[in-house]
Amino acid sequence: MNPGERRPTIKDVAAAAGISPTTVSQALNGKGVVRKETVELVQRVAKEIGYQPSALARGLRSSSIRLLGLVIRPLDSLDTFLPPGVDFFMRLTGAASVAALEHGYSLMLIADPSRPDTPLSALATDAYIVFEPIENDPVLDLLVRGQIPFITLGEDPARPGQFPAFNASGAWQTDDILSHFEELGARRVAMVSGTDLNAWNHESRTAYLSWCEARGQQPLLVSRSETEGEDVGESILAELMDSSAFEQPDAIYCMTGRHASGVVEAARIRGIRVPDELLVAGGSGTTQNETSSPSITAFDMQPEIHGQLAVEAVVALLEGRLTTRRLSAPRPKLVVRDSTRRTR
Amino acid sequence: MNPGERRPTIKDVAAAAGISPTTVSQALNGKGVVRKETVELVQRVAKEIGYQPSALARGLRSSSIRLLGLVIRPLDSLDTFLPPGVDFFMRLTGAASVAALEHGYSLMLIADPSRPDTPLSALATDAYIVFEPIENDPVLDLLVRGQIPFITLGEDPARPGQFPAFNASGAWQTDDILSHFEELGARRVAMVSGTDLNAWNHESRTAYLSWCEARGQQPLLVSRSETEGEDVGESILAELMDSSAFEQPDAIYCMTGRHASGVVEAARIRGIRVPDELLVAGGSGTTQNETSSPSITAFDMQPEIHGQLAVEAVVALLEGRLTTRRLSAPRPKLVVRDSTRRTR
DNA sequence: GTACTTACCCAAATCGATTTGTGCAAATCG
DNA sequence: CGATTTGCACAAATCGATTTGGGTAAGTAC
Repeated sequence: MNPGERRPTIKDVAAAAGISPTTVSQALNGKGVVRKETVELVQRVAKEIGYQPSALARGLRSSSIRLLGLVIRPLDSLDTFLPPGVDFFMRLTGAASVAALEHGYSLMLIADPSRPDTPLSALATDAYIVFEPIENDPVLDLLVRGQIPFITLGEDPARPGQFPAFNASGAWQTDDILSHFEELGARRVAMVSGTDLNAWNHESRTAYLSWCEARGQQPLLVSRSETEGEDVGESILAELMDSSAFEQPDAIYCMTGRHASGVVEAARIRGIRVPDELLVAGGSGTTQNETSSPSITAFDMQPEIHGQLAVEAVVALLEGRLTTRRLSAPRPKLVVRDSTRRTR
Repeated sequence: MNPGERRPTIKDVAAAAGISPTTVSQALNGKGVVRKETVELVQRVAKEIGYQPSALARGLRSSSIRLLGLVIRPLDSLDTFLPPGVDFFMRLTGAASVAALEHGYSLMLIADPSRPDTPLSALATDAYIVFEPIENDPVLDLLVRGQIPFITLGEDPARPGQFPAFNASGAWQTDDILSHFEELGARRVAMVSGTDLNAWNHESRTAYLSWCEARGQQPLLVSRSETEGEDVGESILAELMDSSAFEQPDAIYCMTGRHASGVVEAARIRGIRVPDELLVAGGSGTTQNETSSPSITAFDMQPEIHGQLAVEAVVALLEGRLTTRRLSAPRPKLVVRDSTRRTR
């Protein structure tokens, strides 16, 4: 059971059973033609000496250990993987892990694999899922070079149509929230976007600008880094409300849920009543938005569904079943809450 | 660049450079004695033909691809990896992933690796972290058999001291919450525990029972499965409040944060005032508990710290630096909120 | 009795890297 | 000038499995 602390190999089994490694392999995998008694003998001996096949050796031949990598680009630009109050990424990761398991893969979360100190395992994957790549993303370059298949959630804004990708939902969301604001009688809508150069931000801004243009309205677009949290609320209000250069907004769409929370809180402190004087909504909703008071209208981005779809797509890609590069993600649902619900 | 769609190997580089694979390997890794010009030649050629060493082949020799596995047992007993409103596991996973990356490993989340359909990669890990193993956990048996090193967070209740483990914090928490209730004048405290057979539940119940005994109080202990959410609140109250067989509690400690939320909501519906008539606190706090109204007293389990410590311990184990089997986790902090704050 | 199956088992090649030990030429030493 | 060292490169072994292509003996056919 314990010959020098070394893990028993197929050779050890063969020696113990008095037969060749070939037959052991075939017996254990039911491949060749092996006598029933031999199979039983091998199984018994294998169990006795505690044999476990090496996944690496096996993987070397089959060139697959059924491992998927997930890169969440916004997390790389943050300085932490754990932005407080943001559960989107975790839910995505969890859902993707489960979906992967259901397809016989496991999934690991990787920080930028193009970094030089990236662990060996990051390159032993069968395929990658890249969430919201940035413009000309070096991660995609690495994967192309290493001939590792991948799909993206949201396209590389500089390389549309080049790789299999799910559409971002920024345009949809922007359209929906602007209509919602309009229905409530908002006349002047501001947008607060993030600073990452990804498809979601890009799409949303474009949709907003063309909406403004269609209405002959002057755009009121400010940016705050995704790394910053609720505490930029006041700074956003200051920029939007305190200038005499333009008409003040009566509705604000913050793409980041935490920014929305910050704005609502800052408004409360300033004595601006939400929703009566100012409508506020978030793009990517957080748990906070649901339970804060007032609760904040935001989109349910359905990270679980995205995680699952992404895994299914990448598995299809691996199995040669993926026929299109344009994959479609479900349209996020606007969840109306107190911050855009007229009290009378 | 593209000889038949096959990934270039070290042999291809050698052939292209007109030298032997040995020298290529040594040149790229700076190992043997290789002329400077040869090194440069090799590097140039390797880049030209897009050579990326195979992590699997390398791993086969070094028997490590620097990959860690994380098994969260409570998730296996749930029927989903994504219990709504529970962010503890996700935060733990995220923190562990980051910590792993900092040590040059990557980390994957695995469902029970003792299942027969477990992906190959689950057995290609260098080591495992097992969170809250159950009694005589088969996962631990598998790891022992496969000679895969591991640590646990919370001991296997049936095998204390046998494997390197962080202590569970159930006893600490129970002590703290009971003292807190006592200070507030509670005279009759009930406990609602989960049903998983892990150290945390075990410890907490034991601590509660001995506290009751020390005070000559009859224990008031009920259980609800961790899989059930807020909706069991009423059923818990029914069991605790509607019996004439014992004195009704004036404080309830729900080990699961969602159960605490459910109890508070059910109390509101019944017209029982929290905290004035009934104190409620949660063991493992969720985001909901922070933002609900009334907000709910609960422990901050500090999953980030646990995730990080676990990774550091397992890395130490791999490097032979782990000298003890009794690892200590930080004591969770009780966060007092509305549900146990006397209004007068 | 020779030819042909059938049933079983195995030696060797293979996957793609690293490592060990050897060989050879030029440089240095005594 | 012969002996030894040094610098450089490489053939072969190795990691632990799977797969290919035999090979042998017993059984069957005619």
